[in-house]
Amino acid sequence: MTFTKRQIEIIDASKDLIGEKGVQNLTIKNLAKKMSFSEPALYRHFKDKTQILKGLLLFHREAIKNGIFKILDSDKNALEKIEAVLKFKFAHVEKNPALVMVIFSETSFQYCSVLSKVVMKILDQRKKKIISLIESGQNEGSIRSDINSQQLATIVLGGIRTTILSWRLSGFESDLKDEGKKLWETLEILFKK
Amino acid sequence: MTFTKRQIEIIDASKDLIGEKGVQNLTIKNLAKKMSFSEPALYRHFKDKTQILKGLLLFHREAIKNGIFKILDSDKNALEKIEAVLKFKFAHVEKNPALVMVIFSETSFQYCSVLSKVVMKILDQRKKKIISLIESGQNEGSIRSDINSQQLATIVLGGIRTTILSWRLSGFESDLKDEGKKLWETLEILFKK
DNA sequence: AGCAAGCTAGTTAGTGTTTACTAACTTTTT
DNA sequence: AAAAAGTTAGTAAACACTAACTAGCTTGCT
Repeated sequence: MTFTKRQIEIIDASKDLIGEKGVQNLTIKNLAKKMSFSEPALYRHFKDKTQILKGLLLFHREAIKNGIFKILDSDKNALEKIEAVLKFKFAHVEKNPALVMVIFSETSFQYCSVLSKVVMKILDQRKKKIISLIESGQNEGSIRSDINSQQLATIVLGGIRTTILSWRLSGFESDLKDEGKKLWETLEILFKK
Repeated sequence: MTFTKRQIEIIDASKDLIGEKGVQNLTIKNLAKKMSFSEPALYRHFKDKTQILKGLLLFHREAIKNGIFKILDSDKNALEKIEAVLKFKFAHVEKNPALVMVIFSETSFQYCSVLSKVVMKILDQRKKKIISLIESGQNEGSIRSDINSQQLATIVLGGIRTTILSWRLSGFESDLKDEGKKLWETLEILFKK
């Protein structure tokens, strides 16, 4: 999927609107106002509102994918890779608070089949990546093997999610990177052999 | 806060509507249809829609509180209590899928100050309870003390949340109680001294 | 006991706002 | 000249909510 310059501008404006006041703040009217042109103009670039949200999800998945790919491709060991992934993740989220809103909205999207499919795919891929990382850690001996990789992945993902949620509910006031670091220190102790 | 019979009926119908198709399925129109009376009749029992949602949250918090209170009041040790809390939680959620939708909707509620306050309070109390449980476990020696209670609580809450989310995204098809049990087994290994 | 007053819980009919989206036309770019 | 990207004006549907009215029950007064 590839986007025009205008489409990316629209996706960006959508991200800002959601970041400001949540998903329900993303209306065609607000979006047009933010882009400083009329509402119908939006429909020259996206078929409908759902496609805009889909675009937002896909566009950022691409960005995150690239960041993570570099980490996975490096010559660190599995534990170090997990640490780097966490670090990257928290930094990215801190820079793009709106993304959290969107990802945390699985619930809102569940009954829009187009969007729920996209969100589910993102969550699923993320989980698979973590699981395979953990497994290679178990193979190379840096991660304990007495707990299966699926369960350890649940712990990692849960830790990330809860940490981000706390940050959001605190009104983005706590230092997310710092909380992320603490989380990693905990996971490191728990996961090491 | 106390509710009349009719109010409880309305809260129950709201729960069902949300359970069927998410929070955005809770409209005055749908609610009136489900109750088989007219829309304005609802306003005889609740000032506005927000109060209905608030009622839903408070009503069930009370139910959960009572269940957990019994567990905390028993003479089990801390680890056993945590296990019991997890078991209770997963069973309750399995019986009331709609509740998950509501609790998972922090995002949707964030910009409605009445509801966001209620949700935050619920999440906060839950976290505090887990923390104090973990601390007493650390004091009595059944839980490792090399990681602080706050971090361990993050792991517990994250694990619960991720497990429930997976269950929801699977379309409620996986066996939640079973997944909950697996989670507990993992936590037990990780937490024991 | 009889009865008017008032309350509770419902009704019908309707309002004003917001929503996503469209038809038809114009301007700008290529 | 034609396509791309914008405009104005408007629609239909959904939304939460209100005004005004009423059936039926309870209460207090004589």
